[in-house]
Amino acid sequence: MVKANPNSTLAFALLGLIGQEPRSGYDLRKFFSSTPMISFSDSPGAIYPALRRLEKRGLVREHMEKQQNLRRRKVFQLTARGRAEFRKWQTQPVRRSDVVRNLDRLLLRFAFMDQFAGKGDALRFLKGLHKELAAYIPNLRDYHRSNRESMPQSGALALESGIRTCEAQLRWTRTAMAAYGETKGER
Amino acid sequence: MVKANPNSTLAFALLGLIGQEPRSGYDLRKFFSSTPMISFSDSPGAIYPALRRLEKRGLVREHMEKQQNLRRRKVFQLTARGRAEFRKWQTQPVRRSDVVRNLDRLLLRFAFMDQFAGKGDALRFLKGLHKELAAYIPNLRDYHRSNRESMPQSGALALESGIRTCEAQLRWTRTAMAAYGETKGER
DNA sequence: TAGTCCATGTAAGATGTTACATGATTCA
DNA sequence: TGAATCATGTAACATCTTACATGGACTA
Repeated sequence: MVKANPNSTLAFALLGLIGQEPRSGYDLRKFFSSTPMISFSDSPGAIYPALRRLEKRGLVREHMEKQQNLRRRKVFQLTARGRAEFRKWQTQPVRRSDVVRNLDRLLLRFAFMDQFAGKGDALRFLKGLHKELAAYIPNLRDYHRSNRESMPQSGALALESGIRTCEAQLRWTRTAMAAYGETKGER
Repeated sequence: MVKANPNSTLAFALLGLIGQEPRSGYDLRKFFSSTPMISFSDSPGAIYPALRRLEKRGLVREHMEKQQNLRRRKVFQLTARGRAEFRKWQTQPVRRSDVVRNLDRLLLRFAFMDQFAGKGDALRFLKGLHKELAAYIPNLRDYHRSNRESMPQSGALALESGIRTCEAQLRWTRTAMAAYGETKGER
């Protein structure tokens, strides 16, 4: 039984962007370095090997683009399988552990929702995220209340920063649900 | 010329906690799994090797604690060098790239501020963070304004989530500065 | 005596970082 | 001709993940 490796966060970011339009490794590097997706590394040592792996797994297909003058580019596009795998990852239930440890990854899932899934999936996602955040925040508050006295001030403040971030996320999910409510139509 | 490897985020989290009181690998794992520092991995495969590396670098010292009954524990404590290295990392200037790519790491730096540095350092840190956040947010807003039309709705919403998170952080820095203002005394 | 918690570890493997390398084309 | 930008890559290295392994002590 061969167990397939799950794709990394970077791998999904690449798949999502390639799903918007065919892109080369260089395009992807530039995108990461010049947009709010700058939180991803634009290092060639991360991106080119990652693209190679995606190709080996059959999630993207590459073809040479020979332009006049400019140097040849390797342009990648999604395969049907790549699209399906992204969608599957994207539409899985929101787990508590993701909220606690990988909020960024969850937001990445959402960012490409319109592209691969539908309005129903987006709303399901937001509902799930809302539920998990709403359940987690009281835990953080309780911890804060019980331990504030025994924690250094900077520690308590850092915790408060985390709580506020979660609360901001929670408020955002409501805005986002409202925004989807105004849009009509599945897809 | 030997170039020392910088410590990982996990390594600094371990140093910070060991700096509060001597702790074993098991203590640290439990701390990660049962407090808001749950965003760190409590995997033994990450923690025990990391502790070993810290010891090799002379940042912690281990000694066996033989209790009656219970199994022997290896308890780690900070060395002077470990303390100095943490402090140096903690008090370095807040860089834009940290704000953009490693906000969590910055908060970790702050969380242990009282322990290793002083009130002056904490305030300097908060000022630096405030400055960088205040400079970065307009960039995000501009990008949002210019590209909203051409982005899928979910993409634009995800970006808005990021902007709001930054804004929440910015507000927090002001609260934190005020809190330190009320405390008196360096250290 | 079986399960749970205490406690520490290793092995294999994937991924990412940093630094280095190379070559084409455009433009001053 | 030299610098900048386009464009793709590799090599060495460190770190982390997942899974496995082990064994003592307590308790139902």
